[in-house]
Amino acid sequence: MNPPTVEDVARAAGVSRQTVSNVLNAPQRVRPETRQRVEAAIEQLGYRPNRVAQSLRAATSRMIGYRIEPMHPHALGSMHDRLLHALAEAGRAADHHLLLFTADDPDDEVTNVDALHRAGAIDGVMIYGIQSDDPRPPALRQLRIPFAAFGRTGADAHAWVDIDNAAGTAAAVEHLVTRGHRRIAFLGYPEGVAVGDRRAEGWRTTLDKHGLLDGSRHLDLRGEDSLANGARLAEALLEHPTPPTAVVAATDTLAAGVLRTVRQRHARLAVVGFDDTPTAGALDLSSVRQPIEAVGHAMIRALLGPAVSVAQDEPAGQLLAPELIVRASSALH
Amino acid sequence: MNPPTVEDVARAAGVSRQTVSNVLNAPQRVRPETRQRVEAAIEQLGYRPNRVAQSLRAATSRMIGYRIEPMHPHALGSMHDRLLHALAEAGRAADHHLLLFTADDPDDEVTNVDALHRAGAIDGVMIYGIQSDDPRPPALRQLRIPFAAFGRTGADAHAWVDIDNAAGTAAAVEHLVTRGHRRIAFLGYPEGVAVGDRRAEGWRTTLDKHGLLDGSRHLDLRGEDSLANGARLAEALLEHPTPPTAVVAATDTLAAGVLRTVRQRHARLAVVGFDDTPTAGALDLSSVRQPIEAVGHAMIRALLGPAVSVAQDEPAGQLLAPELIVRASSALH
DNA sequence: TTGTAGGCGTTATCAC
DNA sequence: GTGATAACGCCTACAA
Repeated sequence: MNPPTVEDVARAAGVSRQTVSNVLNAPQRVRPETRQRVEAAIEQLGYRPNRVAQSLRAATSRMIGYRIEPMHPHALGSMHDRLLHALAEAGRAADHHLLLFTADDPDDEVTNVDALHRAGAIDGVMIYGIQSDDPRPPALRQLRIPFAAFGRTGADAHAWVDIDNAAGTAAAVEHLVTRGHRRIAFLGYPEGVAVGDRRAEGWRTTLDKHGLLDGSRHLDLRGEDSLANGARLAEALLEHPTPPTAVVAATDTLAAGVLRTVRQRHARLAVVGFDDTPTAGALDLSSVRQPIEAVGHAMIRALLGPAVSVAQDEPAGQLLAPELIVRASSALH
Repeated sequence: MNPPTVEDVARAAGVSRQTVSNVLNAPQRVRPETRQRVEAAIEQLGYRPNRVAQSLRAATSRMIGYRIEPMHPHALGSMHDRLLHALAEAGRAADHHLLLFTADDPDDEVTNVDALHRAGAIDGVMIYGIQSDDPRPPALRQLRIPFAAFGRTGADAHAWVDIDNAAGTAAAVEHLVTRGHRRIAFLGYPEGVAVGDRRAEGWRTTLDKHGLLDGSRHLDLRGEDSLANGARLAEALLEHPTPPTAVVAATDTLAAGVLRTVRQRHARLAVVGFDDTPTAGALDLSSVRQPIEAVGHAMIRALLGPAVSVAQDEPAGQLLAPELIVRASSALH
């Protein structure tokens, strides 16, 4: 009735526990015929090594913590779905699983991770949504808890994986320039948000490269990441004496707001969003897509690969290229 | 350097391991002054019971499996985000965590759950997206693996939680009838999908109740759950000799397709979707919202509450009421 | 090549 | 009230 143990297998195969263990962990040390007998017994009994016992013995849980956040009310879709699946899939190959936990804020997150880690429930943790002065990297570092981050601050004293945000908006601008646009606006987060700043930077440098920055410098608007705000900012843009003919938005949420205004006013304004959320497809919105599956694999590698990386002081960073998905919102103008 | 154990605490407090254990698990059996001494030592050393050891000892992992599926390409947003957070939050209160795993299909899911369960990594599993002849409930039942399902088949020989899908579309129809609509169409999944059938049923019975069914019976269209299909079906509806003035869609995806057609043709057609995905907000689409947080709590209760429920043959089901969110897509006509 | 012994950290049982 | 003993299932020396 209870799941079989090594003991049971050993008895069934007429050998000792250790031989069974050897068959599993050091097959070459066991005579072929004995091995086959043991393997037959394993098969027949449906034996599976008990992970908990393995963990206790090895002082390793093969579990990775991941904080699941409540969905942001304004968001059009988070990365959770895709990132979680990518991480789970990548972890599977390394025989690791994700353990989900919740937290009230970044400090609470560290507290919970620490508790989980000290309890032996997780070997390390994945963090994301890194802010400029994020308390988590230094705290985890000091607690000597292995972690990998999706995103970076700039002072990257830890393992991180990020997408090249600047390259994303740069691709958007290139695309719009190719289609003949000369005045291209940018809608983004308030300054100081690392991700937002990088996306703004890609827009700025690319315009500059084409000698279009002077004509667009006044078209750089920032604000809260909500649909309503995107709509409002779009109105402001359209009422400008020299309105833009295209907009690069830092998020699909802002871009969706722009589209709403465009449709209400029957205005002509090309729009490119960022994140390629499901909504982008529904709105026929061009958007910059993040290679989340690759991010997941890179994060697992970053966390599990160098087993001693915690002690080392060499940070391992990896930058992945996003991809522009062109749809009607930027192709019909 | 290593995390402290009971042994360390005992030494620090000048008692034996068992006394420490007693302080934690049976405080009343320990003299107050001894207890305080032990508690002080625990505090000072920052001791946390090792979960892995507890699991081994108790033959219980306090882990619940959850299959994370890749996002459906057509979907506008899955329930993963909200459901996962709800489950994690509810599980937290019961000192349980979620363990994520992947699988290729339902059969593979059962295989993986079985492996995880036999390995002692999970105590039970949450399943969702139940189909009419879903292989998972009977298989899990036979394997004696505790589980709770989000959704039901009709033959509910297991613990389930579901939202009242029929009540959702019924509310949508009531709303539209109140606003004066007489010909109300339904767009849904192909027949045979349990969820789709219930949503269709709510539409039908409510129309019937208002004596409107005869005028709308021909307005019942089914097909693949994609935006493109929603748009196509909407065109078919609009070209009908007696076109509907309103549509109830079984999903936001289909509803988004309808909206696309409506906007392209500048048609007048009220639309209500289902699921209240983030996209619904972006499109100003009225939609039926599922109380996912409540679902999460109910599922945890269903799984953890009756510790012996596996053996019992009395199924425990719970039906939760959805809520209609009214937006411009149905309010302006 | 195979078997024996001990311990990972916890807790329940049973003496004292 | 407190402490010794044993056991959960596994693995890694070590011995035979």
